[in-house]
Amino acid sequence: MTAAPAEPPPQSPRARRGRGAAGARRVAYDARSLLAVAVQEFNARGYDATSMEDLSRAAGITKSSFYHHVSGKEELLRAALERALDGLFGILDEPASQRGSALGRLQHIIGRQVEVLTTELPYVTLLLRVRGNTDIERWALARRRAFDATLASLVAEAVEDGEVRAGVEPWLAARLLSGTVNSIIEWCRPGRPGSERLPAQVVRMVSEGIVPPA
Amino acid sequence: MTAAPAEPPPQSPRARRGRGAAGARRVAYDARSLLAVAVQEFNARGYDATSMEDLSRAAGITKSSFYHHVSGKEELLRAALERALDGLFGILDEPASQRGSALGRLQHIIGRQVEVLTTELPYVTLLLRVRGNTDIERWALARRRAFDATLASLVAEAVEDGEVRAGVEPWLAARLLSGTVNSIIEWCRPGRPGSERLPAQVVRMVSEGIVPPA
DNA sequence: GTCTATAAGGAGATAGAC
DNA sequence: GTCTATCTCCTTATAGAC
Repeated sequence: MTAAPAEPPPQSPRARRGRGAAGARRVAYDARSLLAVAVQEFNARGYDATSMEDLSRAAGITKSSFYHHVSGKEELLRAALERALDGLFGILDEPASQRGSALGRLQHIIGRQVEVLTTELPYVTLLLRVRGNTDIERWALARRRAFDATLASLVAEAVEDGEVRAGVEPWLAARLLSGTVNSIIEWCRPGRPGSERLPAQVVRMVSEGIVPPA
Repeated sequence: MTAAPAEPPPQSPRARRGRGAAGARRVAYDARSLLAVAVQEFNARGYDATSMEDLSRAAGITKSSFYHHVSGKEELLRAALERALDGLFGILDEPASQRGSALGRLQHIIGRQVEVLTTELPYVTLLLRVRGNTDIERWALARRRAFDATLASLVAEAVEDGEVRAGVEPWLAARLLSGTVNSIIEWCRPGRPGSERLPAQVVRMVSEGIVPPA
């Protein structure tokens, strides 16, 4: 879309001769900062619709220069998906995800999932749009399914323990929970004031719904 | 993916000389049946990742023959998005969407939205994945936003009327509601037994949540 | 209506100068 | 590290025979 770099300087700013089309001054890129640029472009247009030319233009360098830093388009996708999945699975390793009642653990995970979605927004956004066209994408989809399966079994446990309203089908509830939480990426803007209250609000909404108790 | 036609005969079956790679017998295609084939392929791999060669192979004919029936890739997308949006906006014209309490109207629309998502699944799925890369896609996104805005104002009205639990922020609730309903496309399979109960289950889940009243 | 053949352009990726 | 130039393959789309 734009020719200006979309990312702040990754290292110490250093004057450069080259200029982007918008005249922006650029600094030394590394693989990590270019990944951030790439993921933003992938999310803006979709992975398949984004060319390496698009990425290099967004970084303010030529396609060849871009290839000097990264090995290819799919490697960028792999690194981004790995980062998103590491963030999500890290939640399951937390003590609060493993101790206490099933409902309590579920609520903790949901709240933390909202936080991770917020802090790792571009990477998780990319993950949630993967279609399974390549081995990398299928690997990411399989890991996502494993994460969702963990949540589903937790919901089932909460139902068995009678901590959940009667008539809730575990399978359906788990899918709607995941869907609700994941849908945040469609409108979430981390910088927005009050966003630190979002996890608690989401947990309360999925727990109590919107209708006042009779 | 497969060379066999993905759609039942659109008109009276008639023996043909040509065979697909799988040896399947084909019948007369028209623009509507080819649209169904195309949308299925678009959803399987993503619109941008699906080539006209992929589409024609899925229909069991060559690319040139495919072009004899449809004017181009983007025209297929336009027709599909139009069908999805017509289904959604049709809900708002129903009497039950315009009469009664704000909460009642909201619950009716949500239930009907689940139904439309189910009956028009492939078309709505495509709609919900549009990124805004072309004029057609931006038009579809704008119409989607208009639909969501209608729901949001209805939530706000329900909050003003005191029909909704205290502490619910209209803006957030509306987005989570839409996200929950739309997430159904990720796992919904219309033929599955018990799917006719889905609309009511979703309405109850977003209304009452999963935790039993204290 | 379907086919083979092909045009015209864009994609990912590389070579080699500076 | 960045550039220009280029390779090769794949894309959308069309021409014209049958």
